[in-house]
Amino acid sequence: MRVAGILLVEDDPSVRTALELALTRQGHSVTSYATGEEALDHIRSRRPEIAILDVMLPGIDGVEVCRRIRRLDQLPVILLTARGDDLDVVVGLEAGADDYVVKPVEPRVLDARIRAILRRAESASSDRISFGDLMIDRGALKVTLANKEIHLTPTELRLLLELVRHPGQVLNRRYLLRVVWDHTHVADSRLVDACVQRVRAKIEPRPAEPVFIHTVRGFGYRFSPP
Amino acid sequence: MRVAGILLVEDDPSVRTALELALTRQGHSVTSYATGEEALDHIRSRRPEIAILDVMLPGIDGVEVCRRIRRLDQLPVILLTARGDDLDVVVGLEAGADDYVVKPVEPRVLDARIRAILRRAESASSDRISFGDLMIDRGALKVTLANKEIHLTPTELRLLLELVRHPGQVLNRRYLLRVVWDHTHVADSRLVDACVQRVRAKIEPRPAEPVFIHTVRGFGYRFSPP
DNA sequence: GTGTTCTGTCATAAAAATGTGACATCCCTG
DNA sequence: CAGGGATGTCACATTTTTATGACAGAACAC
Repeated sequence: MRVAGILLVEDDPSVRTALELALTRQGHSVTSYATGEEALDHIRSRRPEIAILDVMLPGIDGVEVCRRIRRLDQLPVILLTARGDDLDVVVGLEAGADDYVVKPVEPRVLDARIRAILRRAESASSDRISFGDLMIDRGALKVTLANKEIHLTPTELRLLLELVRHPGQVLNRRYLLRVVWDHTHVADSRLVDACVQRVRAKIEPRPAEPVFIHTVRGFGYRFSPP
Repeated sequence: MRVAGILLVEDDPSVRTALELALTRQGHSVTSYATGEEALDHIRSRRPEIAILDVMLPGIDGVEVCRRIRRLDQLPVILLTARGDDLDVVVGLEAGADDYVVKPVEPRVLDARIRAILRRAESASSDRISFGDLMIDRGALKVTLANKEIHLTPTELRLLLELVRHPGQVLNRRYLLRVVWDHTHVADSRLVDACVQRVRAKIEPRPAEPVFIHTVRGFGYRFSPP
């Protein structure tokens, strides 16, 4: 279970490897770099969800990397500091860091911080709702599956949103036709079915055995997360 | 974790209690009143960060409360309306409301709106904002791309600012027409499209494959930085 | 007033979404 | 297991939506 795409910047190879291993074990997907320059170079293409930066780095230091990330993006940042480093917390906060962690850090603690920040970042953004791998952002009108954006057409999206608005409820075809389409449509057609199939083809890992949109024979369809 | 001090005005006790509970759960601190008079009496001493007003209130209605709040303060206001008409929306916007929510409302949606508005209020206090190469100076009303100044006409600038005020959110044409232009009645027009094209021509490196202003077919446009 | 910039509208082109129906397949019932 | 109704699948013509560029009137500055 992938939890988050993490960008890790740490120059000490042993610490880097250890953190990478620990975070991977927790289910995250980690990309790591030894220097801030490399990280900044790749940040756009990797699109991580959170960055963990050591403060003491050769070249550009962690605080500066944080500042530059913030200039690009709303990406959450955790700064790592060695115990005893005379870190100016204020400077870090001004640079836009979301949290501080003092090394050596227990993996489970770091993981908890990561999850807390992601949760905060998620709920702070628009109204999103997730069901396992499937995330639906009602403000951005975006649907992602395992962090990959899925393109849904307007009708498909309206249908999915309608189903999702009533999780666990069976919605019949007549209702869906009325709400998702206009009442101008004939009651009997394969229209709803066809649209459900199209949505399934896009969001179901195995459309033949759907885990999100279930057929309820004789009645309609039900959205219920796995 | 306290997120925001909320002033809630809602006359229906059951709705009031429910919202109060939900918002408290989301981490907000809520003070609620049944009438606009009470709320206005206490607004100075309580110093809330945002007000949520039901439109239908005995005595002074929500829109009027909003208007009076605005006379005192920059306090952000969300109006709650029963599922209903557009007429209210126009009047409410004129009264200075920041957002509308139609009852019944899902707590997570309301929470997201609250956070969005607070964030907006916060980011509005800073004059400059950058998205990658694109920098927008709201104080000087200047836009630069890779440090080169871009000339935008007044309408183009208002459109861009409106999109930028809601980063990541899809804004539909009707809304944009209402806010950027004054068209409250014109339902169908390609005006927004044309203006979007003009802005794209100026700020997008390759207007045919925009990285800032994205078309969301069937819904509207979304500003999301690269 | 004159020239310039800005705006809204339109025609047309291009792209995308949608509805339809024929047929396949599934699943319940007897 | 056979029959029949319900649902799944698919191709494709049609419709809808958006992009684009030209243009004319409006607004504006000088």
